[in-house]
Order: sequence, then C-alpha cells, then structure tokens
Amino acid sequence: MTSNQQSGPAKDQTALGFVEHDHTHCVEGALNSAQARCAQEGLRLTPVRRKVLELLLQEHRALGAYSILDLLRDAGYGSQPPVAYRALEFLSENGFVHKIERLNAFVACAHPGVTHSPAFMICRSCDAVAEARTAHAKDGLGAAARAAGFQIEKTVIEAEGLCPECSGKAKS
Amino acid sequence: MTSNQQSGPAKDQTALGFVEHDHTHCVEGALNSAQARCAQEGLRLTPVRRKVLELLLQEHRALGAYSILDLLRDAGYGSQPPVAYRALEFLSENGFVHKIERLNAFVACAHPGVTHSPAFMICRSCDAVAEARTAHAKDGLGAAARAAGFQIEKTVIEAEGLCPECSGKAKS
DNA sequence: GCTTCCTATGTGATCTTATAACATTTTGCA
DNA sequence: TGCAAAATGTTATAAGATCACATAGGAAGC
Repeated sequence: MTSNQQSGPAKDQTALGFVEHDHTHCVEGALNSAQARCAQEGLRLTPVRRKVLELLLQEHRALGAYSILDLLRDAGYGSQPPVAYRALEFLSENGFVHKIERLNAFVACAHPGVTHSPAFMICRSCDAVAEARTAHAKDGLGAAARAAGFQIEKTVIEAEGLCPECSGKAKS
Repeated sequence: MTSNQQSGPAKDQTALGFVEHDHTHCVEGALNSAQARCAQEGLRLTPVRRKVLELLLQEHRALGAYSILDLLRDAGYGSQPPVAYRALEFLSENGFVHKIERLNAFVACAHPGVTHSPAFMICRSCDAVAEARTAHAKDGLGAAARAAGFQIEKTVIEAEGLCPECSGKAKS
C-alpha cells in the first residue's frame, strides 16, 4: 500500500467520494487553489509541503506518515520522519489535509477553502476515505457540550464501515 | 500521570462528566455490574481484565496502554504490552471501555449495559474525558452515509476543547 | 480422576507512529 | 550586506501496537 500509483494516473475508481472522477484534473485544480490561497494569506507552500499535498491528492486515500515519507524519498526529498510530519502539520493546520485519527493517517481535504469541521467515512475493506460535507454533524454533541459547559474547539467525526463498492461485493 | 491516585480515594473533582461524585461508589457499582453482565453472557471477567477495568474506573480519565501496563505491573500482573492490549481488547469489544482515538488512550465506559455509540468531550488542558449520551449525534453523518451508499458499522465522535473548570481558570 | 481441547496469560522481539533536540540552510527584510 | 525568523536536514529516542511462540488454567468428554 505504499506506491500503487503506477497503473493509471488519469482515472481512479474508488477513492474520493466512492465515485469515479477525472483525477488529473482534480489534483491540479486542488494544487492550484492551494497555491493561490497560500499566496493570498502569506502562507509558504514550500516544495516539500506542496509535494506532500500532491502525493495525498494523487493517492486519494489516507496515507500513513511513513508511506508519505517513502514517497518523499522517492521524489528526492529528505527521508527522516520530521520531514513528513512537519509538512503534514503545516497542511493540516491550514486545512489542506486532515488527519484520520482512526487510521493514524492523512488525507487531502476534499472541500478546501471553506473552514469546516469535517466528517469521514472509512471503508474497512478497501481503506477508501470519503469526506462528508457536514456543517452540523456535531450538533447532537454541541447540545451535550453546551449542557456540560464544555467549549468545543475541534471535533473528530469518523464513521467506519463498508463503502458502496465493497458492500456490493461481499453480500454477507 | 501514571498513578496519581494516592491522595483521596473517595472523591475526585474533575473527571467523570466534569462533575464531582462519589467515586468509590461508582467504581464498585460499575465493577459489580460488569461482573454481573459477564456472568449472564458467559464472558470471562478474569483477574487481569477486571483489574484493568478497575484501574480505568479509578483513574476516571483516559489512560494510555502503557500507563495501564505500569499500573498492572505495580499490581503484580504481567508487564508486557500484550497483557494490557489483550485485556483492553476484551473490555472494549464488550463495551466496558472505549478507546479515545484522538489520544490513543482508553477510558471506562460511563453508560455500560446499553449498547451505544459514544461521543466524547476531551479537555485539552486537564485531559479529563466526559462521555456524552448521544443516541443521534451521528445523524448528520447518517444522512450523508445513506446518500453515498455507505454502511456505517462504527462511529468515532470526539470533541476537543476546554472543560468548564479549565475554561473558567484561563479566561483567555 | 484423567485427558483433551480451548482459552487466556507470560514473554521476547519487532514493527509502526510520533517527537525531541540540535545543526544547517533558506528566506524575508532592514 | 547582514540579521532574524522560518524551514529543512539529521540523529536519536519515545510512545503505541502487534507477532509469535511458550506456558498455564479451566471446562467438556471419557
């Protein structure tokens, strides 16, 4: 699961929202818009950071930090853990990627630009990860938090199960 | 944060639902009801498993597997990681404890007996963890999942922020 | 009672994930 | 040019989790 990207760079069947799409286009678009936003906000999308984002966009699934590190090494960048972790920290602080806590892995943001508290669907069979656009998924929790006097700063919402494709395959 | 339990075994101010409570009573009660349920369902609440549950109930906050392991060793049990992980696996499969993915740590269930998909509030300042009783916190996600054809099997819902006490202290 | 099997535990080794600490380079700016 | 801040390179190590295999304990069958 480290670099299974050789086959078809143009289309990928399973990952984004469990839906086919023009992959090359979506990678470039995301990369460009990230670059634009960084320019606007005075953030520095350095080569390593950009490369990490590109890798995550290309794979279009959650990658562990060490898988990313392998890909970085292949691409000629530093190969020590902090290299990957620092890039991921930057990207994640600025909303370009999200960490999937359940997997200890990272995925490119599917709705960049807007500040959002994301929710994820993780297929336990094929590892595909879809980001749901859920502005108010935390409302049930929000009520409980208000009642308890707890100030929410960040929420992690991750659902694990079977994606449409895998659930079709294994009719168990 | 390994064994700060010596001071007052009867009352603990911060952990459960960010609310004071009779701690000795709640530990014993939970332990007894766990034992009862295991008897009923033919589960084996062995000494190590019982001890781990007791430790988590006593600490009343999320503990890492290795902290638990330390406490186990102090109590005369095996001190290799699998000892703790196996007990935690059993307890967690059967709903006696939950894993907090955000912290890679474990906490005793606050609503045992009922099958539920828990939600947590984690204080980033004092590490207290409260379990919210939220039957439908995942509804926002549920809708998205239905739309995508994703079958949810398990959900992780964790909010990070400031508990009432810490948010009172640091009026920043 | 004894054997047998299954489950649980003990233990050592190893693997994965993540961070600390410090040197070096690059960049932005006066 | 030269300084300060930010980013990167690199070594080492901490923290979290699992594998593999040996041993012990308890329940079912004889």
